[in-house]
Amino acid sequence: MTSRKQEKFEMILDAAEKVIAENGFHGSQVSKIAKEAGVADGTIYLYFKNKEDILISLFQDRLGKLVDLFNSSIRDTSTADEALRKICEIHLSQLEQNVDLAYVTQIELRQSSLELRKAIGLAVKPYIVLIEQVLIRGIEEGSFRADLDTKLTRQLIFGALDEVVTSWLISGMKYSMTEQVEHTVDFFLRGLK
Amino acid sequence: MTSRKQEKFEMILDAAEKVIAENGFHGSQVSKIAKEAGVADGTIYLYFKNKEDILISLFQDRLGKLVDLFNSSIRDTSTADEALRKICEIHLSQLEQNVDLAYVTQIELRQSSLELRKAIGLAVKPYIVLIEQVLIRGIEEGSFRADLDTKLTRQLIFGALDEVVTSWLISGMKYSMTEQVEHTVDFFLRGLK
Amino acid sequence: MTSRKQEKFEMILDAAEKVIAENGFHGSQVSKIAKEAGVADGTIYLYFKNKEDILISLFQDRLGKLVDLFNSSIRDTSTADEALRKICEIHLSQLEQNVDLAYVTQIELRQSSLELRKAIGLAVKPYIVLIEQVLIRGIEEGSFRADLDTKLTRQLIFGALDEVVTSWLISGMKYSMTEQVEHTVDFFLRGLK
Amino acid sequence: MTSRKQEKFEMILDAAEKVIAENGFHGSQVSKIAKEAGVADGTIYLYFKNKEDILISLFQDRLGKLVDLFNSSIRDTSTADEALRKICEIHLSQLEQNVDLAYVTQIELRQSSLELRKAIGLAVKPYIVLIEQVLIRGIEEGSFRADLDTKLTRQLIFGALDEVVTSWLISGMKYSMTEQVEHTVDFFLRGLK
DNA sequence: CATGAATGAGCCTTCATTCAT
DNA sequence: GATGAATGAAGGCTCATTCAT
Repeated sequence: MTSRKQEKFEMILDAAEKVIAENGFHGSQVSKIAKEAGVADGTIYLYFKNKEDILISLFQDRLGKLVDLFNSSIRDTSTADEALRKICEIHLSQLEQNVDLAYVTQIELRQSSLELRKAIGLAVKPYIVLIEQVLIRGIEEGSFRADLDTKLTRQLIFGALDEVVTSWLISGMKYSMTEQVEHTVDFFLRGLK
Repeated sequence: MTSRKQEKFEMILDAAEKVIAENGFHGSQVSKIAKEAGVADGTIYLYFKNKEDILISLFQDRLGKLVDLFNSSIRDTSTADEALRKICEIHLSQLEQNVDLAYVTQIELRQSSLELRKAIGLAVKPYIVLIEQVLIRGIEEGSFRADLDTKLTRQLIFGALDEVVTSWLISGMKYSMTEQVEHTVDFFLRGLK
Repeated sequence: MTSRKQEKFEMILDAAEKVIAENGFHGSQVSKIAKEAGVADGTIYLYFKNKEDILISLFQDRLGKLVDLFNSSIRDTSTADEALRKICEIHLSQLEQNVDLAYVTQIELRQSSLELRKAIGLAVKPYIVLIEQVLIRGIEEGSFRADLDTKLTRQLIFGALDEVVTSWLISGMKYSMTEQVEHTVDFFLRGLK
Repeated sequence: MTSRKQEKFEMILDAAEKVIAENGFHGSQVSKIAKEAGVADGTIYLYFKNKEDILISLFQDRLGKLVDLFNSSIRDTSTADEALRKICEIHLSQLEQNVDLAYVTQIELRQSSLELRKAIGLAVKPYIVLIEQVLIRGIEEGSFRADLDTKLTRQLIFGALDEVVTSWLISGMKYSMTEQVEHTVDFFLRGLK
């Protein structure tokens, strides 16, 4: 019963992702998402409060899964250096492998109301915190500088990675982001030491 | 005649900046901008092709002035290190001193159509290139690593700075960005060496 | 079996009255009535043809009980004057004592479709006829003028009483309608003589 | 210029009256009113705040004209009796001659939200007050009883007249209301003496 | 050059009713 | 008999742009 509800919930999210990727944020009407999901317009509102709620849920769901992936990957690392490398690797490779997701999160969802952007900000926070935890771990390990401003630095790292993905998309995905992991990690680690 | 045209052109841009800062992107109708500028709605269309053209022009004008400021400031520097420091200083201090401008460029103008965002991307390009030129200069001076991927690194630096400003705005401008210049430059320079 | 059906039928009517009094006509969805009655949405349709049928039934049921009350009260009167006084007394006191009912019949149910209003008109008819019977009785008793247009006068009396209740509700029930019975009856009786 | 605005304002009100009379309250979409008035949908909103505002304005305009008519007619009367007779005459004859208006005010506009009904109540108030002024004049002239409750009696008279018109409409306008003036006035005057 | 009244396309959401379980 | 998830039609309002004056 609950699994059936969950199932339809995800069907609608999948449909929303596809529709937004194909039609852009402003071209994605609720009716289009409903059609893609194979349900009636009204059904959408049994699972989501309103259109904005679909978008927020989409972002939370996708980002939540990524953060889970980050967490489990980092657990197996023996040094903060390795953990940071994992973060960069996953961040860039995951979005490279999910172009629809990358397009929706980097380009389309940002064209939204302030309200929605705040909700998205909340969903991103756990990831930013995760980065900071790695920084703290590095300091404790004695591997990173003790005088780092961890709150500032987590922003520098997140912003840099975020821009790499956006630029890659806008350029038309003409190159491989995976190849950029090494240089990116290198830049960060030198900055941290 | 032309100077009169130029005058009204800038009046409209000033009005647009003020209206967007006060009402947000979605609350900024052409009629509101016209009223703020003291002209009729139709007059707007004697100076701009359409609404998008106002926004693009606004971004180009403001960013153009910033790039001029960057260029002249860098001209007087004796090392690439100093030039990069100047860039960070100006980037953060200028936007800290022009909250309206910061708000409009970092938050509001990003809620726009893909079309507009591409145009904004073009306007940002000269600034990104400027950063790259400093990187090249540093390599030539022997101050920065020769194996830097300058195209990647310029993105890392721009993205990091961009995120610092956005976070500062979203946090409610509770702290001073100027105080963050030192740590930020430090992080970059270590990454570059 | 039938009594069980009757029981649930009345539970739904009671729920409808309460929901309409609390939420107004336009705020009274079938689902809300079902919830208040403690049954599923679909169950409503086992007892009523459609939503309109609930409202008509509600009106008929409540008015029917009132008309019964009118009839039994009038039966015990010895003159037409006394009968008319009884009518006014019951009309105003009953609605004063049942604010929910008054609100629903005078304000909310009138915001309905023509279809529904016609059905309501039919339900009111017996009451109007009752008034006319008292008028005829008065003429036969020689107490009222013989030249009365009974069909017109029954409307004048009903309309006047109806307006008294509506005004009382709209004014916020700041005074007692019972205190107005005397003057009202007085006005009618003089008009009838 | 202002007269042109006034002209279009009235064109829209005329269109609204016609559309509502033909299609009923719930069948009167803004687009239908716009089409009937020969303007674009959006134009409606240059003259009215929203759909409700059209209806309120319609009621105010029509009732305002009626109240003007009442006032000027009463001015020429020499006794309160004559004034009351004028009120009944105009009330019934005007609505008999304007079936569309009668239908809209007595039937359709009452199927509206509480908000709208309150606004309508305000528009009716001046007319109710006018009736009361005649009552007071009658008392002062020594023609009506001094112990009349004028606030109650004005409601009785208004409610009675209102019901006469509604009944006439619902019955299918099968008889003449003008013929009922005499009996109606007679009933009222006896009640007042 | 400037005006501003007029245009009209476009979309989210509600809720009475149904029907498979 | 009872359930409640699913349906899908329907409409008020905004606002960028035009064009007659």
